[in-house]
Amino acid sequence: MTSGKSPGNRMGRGGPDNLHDMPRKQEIMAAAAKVFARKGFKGATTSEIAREAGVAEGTIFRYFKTKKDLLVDVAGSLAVETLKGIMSEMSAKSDEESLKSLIYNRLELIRPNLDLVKVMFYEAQFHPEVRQMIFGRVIFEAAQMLSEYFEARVKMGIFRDVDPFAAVRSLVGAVFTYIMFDSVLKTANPAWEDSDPQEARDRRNVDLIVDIFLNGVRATREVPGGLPGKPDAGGI
Amino acid sequence: MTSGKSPGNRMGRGGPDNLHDMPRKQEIMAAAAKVFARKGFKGATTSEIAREAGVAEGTIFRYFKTKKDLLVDVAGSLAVETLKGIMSEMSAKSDEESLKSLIYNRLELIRPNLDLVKVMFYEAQFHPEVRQMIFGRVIFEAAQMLSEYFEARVKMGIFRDVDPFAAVRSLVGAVFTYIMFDSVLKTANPAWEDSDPQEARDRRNVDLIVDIFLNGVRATREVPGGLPGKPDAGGI
Amino acid sequence: MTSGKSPGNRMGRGGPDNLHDMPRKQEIMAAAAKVFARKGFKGATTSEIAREAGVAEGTIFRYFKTKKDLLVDVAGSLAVETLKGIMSEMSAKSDEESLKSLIYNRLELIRPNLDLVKVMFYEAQFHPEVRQMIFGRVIFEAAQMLSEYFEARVKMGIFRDVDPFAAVRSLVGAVFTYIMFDSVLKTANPAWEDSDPQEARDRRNVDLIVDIFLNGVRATREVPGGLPGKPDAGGI
Amino acid sequence: MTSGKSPGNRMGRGGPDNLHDMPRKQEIMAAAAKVFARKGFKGATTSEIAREAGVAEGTIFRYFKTKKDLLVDVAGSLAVETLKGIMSEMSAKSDEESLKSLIYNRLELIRPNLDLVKVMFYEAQFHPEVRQMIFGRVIFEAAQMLSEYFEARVKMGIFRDVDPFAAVRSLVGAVFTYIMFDSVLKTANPAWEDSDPQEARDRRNVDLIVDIFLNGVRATREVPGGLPGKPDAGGI
DNA sequence: TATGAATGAGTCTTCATTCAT
DNA sequence: AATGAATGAAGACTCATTCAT
Repeated sequence: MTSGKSPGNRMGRGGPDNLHDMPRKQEIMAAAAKVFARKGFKGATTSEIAREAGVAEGTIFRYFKTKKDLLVDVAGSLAVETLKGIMSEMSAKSDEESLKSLIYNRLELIRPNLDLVKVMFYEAQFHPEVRQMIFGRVIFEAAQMLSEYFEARVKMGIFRDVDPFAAVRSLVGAVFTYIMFDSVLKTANPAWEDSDPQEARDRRNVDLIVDIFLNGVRATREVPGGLPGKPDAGGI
Repeated sequence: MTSGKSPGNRMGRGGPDNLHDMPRKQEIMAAAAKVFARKGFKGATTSEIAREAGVAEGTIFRYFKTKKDLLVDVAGSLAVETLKGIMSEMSAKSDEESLKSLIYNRLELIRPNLDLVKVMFYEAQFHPEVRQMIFGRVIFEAAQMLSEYFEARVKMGIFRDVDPFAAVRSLVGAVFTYIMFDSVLKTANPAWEDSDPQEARDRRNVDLIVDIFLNGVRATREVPGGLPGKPDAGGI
Repeated sequence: MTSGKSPGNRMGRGGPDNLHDMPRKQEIMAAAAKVFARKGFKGATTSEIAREAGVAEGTIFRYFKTKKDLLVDVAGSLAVETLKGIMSEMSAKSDEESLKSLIYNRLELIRPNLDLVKVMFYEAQFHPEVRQMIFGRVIFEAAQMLSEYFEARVKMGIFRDVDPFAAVRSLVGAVFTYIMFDSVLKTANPAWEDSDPQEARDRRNVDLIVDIFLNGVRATREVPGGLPGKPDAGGI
Repeated sequence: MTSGKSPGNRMGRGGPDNLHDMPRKQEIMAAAAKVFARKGFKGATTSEIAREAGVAEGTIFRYFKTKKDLLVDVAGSLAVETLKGIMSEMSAKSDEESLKSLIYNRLELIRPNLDLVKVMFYEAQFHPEVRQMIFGRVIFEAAQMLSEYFEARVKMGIFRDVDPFAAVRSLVGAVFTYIMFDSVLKTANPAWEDSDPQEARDRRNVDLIVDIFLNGVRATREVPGGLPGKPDAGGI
């Protein structure tokens, strides 16, 4: 999300595109996202954000009344980004495939923004508006979408009749935990990462999460032999 | 940990009893813990900490060279507190009982300090000393202890022969996630809490986590019928 | 150097004329020079400097990263000022005239900044950068210039063949001493100044210093009758 | 002056002598002198002085109402010390010998305290009381004493009839300058000191100063051949 | 519209001084 | 008398925000 400059392909008339095709406001938000991720909200200075965005400090305040407004907007954009395409992935594949690919995608989306996500979770403690953006929108909305999917399966007799919202929440929680915890372990103990490559670790853990989730909720139990030998943090 | 002013155990008769029976340094750390939890590290001002501790601002600096030193010390104390008595609970009870009671205790310990814990996790991003305190000490040390417990069971043929550290990490992660996520849900949606009482929710989720963990690692599988009806966030 | 607000050369007619024609940085340095002279480095507060400069306290730090940087810059500017035009005065006049006019000029230059000079000499004890500015640049560079002048005279057979640098240092030292001591006497005993006017005292003492110096170094000795009747402090 | 602790000549019981035979007040002043010399007045903290004196911080204020009072007292003590024995040295020797040995002694006295002396000269700018101590007492009193000596020689027809006070002041100034300047050169350019040893440099310069002074004031002029080959800073 | 110099309230930190023990 | 913990005023420095150009 909010990737740097973006060369873009806009053109005026015939023009080869003005320096940045991202409107000023987007540019500032992108810069802010970067700096927030690096330094946290309080640690980020408007001067550094301006420098990163390549605008004057004062310009920021033409687009955002206060630094906090900027935070809230960035949070909102992160939320939207994270939600984007969430349903389009619940395709016609098997449950197993659907869930796994959905989760893989979220992982890919969140990991490059993980620092920013952490900052937002943290700031959510202090700023209700951020809380609303992050949890009210992303988490609950995602859970909502999945709930509907879940509910449909229940009606079809495929899933057991447990509270769909709670069930789904546990899936979301497990994934969320895995990614957070994995990052924390990496930071605390860099050796952690070498032991096995990110991608393999992801696949193993996601598979496990989905395996358990589906086993846990399916009306008819599959052969339970499939517990992989070595689950990772956040797993089970 | 670091509870308010000092409930004090002033003795009734004869005691000289100095105003606070908690030494000054403890008082300041307790106050700092409170304010850090409320406002975050940067958001906390030494002046507010001083007010909370009931001392002059300058007094803080008689005990802590810098505000950051105060943060690190609070982190250390939180770490110690969290670790305290961790093994004494791995008693002679059944695995199920041992793990459950251990987790219940951690829950009780962490929940009142949850905001502080979140702050510390966040600050760990920026301050290596805090990282060391929180992850180096608490997480890894706890995992270490549990690993040894786990390994013993493996040798006895009770648990499957999977990497003990990784297995244990998944348990710790699941608990950690549950508590974090539960708190987030409460904050974002107060109604969440009313639906069912904290204690019941805890028991249900912890039971589920332990159930899954043990089922997942036991060499001989128990009857797998036990999926409780309504798991919560972080669970499965 | 760095005199007050800005004598200004605002042109009468038509000029847009910005309030101060001295750029902000100069203004702050001028103000700092004044306050340093009045209170010493540690005694000077950034708030007083700001008030003196007619700017907000924060403004100082847009131009100087720290108060000490401000000190060093002021020292540098004092050094440059003091050096300025030092050689242009070694004209084609007689040795006697050349040296005297050079010294008169230095006297005029230094006297209004004497308090500042004293502060800089003092701070040189504690700050190597200031030491470098004051001694490395002013003293040694001036001595260097004079040394060359001296050396030339030696080669011409006019001066005795003594170490030029040492000889010159003694001249510089004598002048320096005279001015320092004279100021000290004035401060300690205001009556001192009334006894005879500054200018006359200067001339008398400088003449004496030069007289002795030249007599001391000339290969062929002049008639030694010229000892004025009443030498002053620092003189001989 | 005011040398450190003073091991004293203690003996078991019955001795008059408490741990240190320097009374507390003296000890504090000695410690303060050291720290002032090292750090300057503002740079010196009462806490460091207390540590140096081996007393509690509060103790200082039993003896000196304020830190500034301590400064003034130290200045006074320095003044007294510097003056001590000043006349006893004007013995029956020749003028040349008398003056030289007097100056040698002052040099020996001042040099170890040079940093303190510099601090006092500096602080004299800001504190009239210190000014009074240093200039009112030391300089003028010394000049007074010498003046009387000088005046006697004038009456005896040995010295020319010039203002004795002014003449003497020039001598004092020359010595003072030499020592200050020499120290400054040493600090700014350590190589300076290696070129020739302190003692030799002192002798050469003092001899020159005295030579010039006496030549300058004697009624009958000596053979003027005596200009040493290589005068130093402060000389001539 | 964009700028960036200027602002000044707010921060952490120091340290002379006080005072209960 | 001596202590040293506590104080709080004051200082250097930061930074979000404003506003004249």
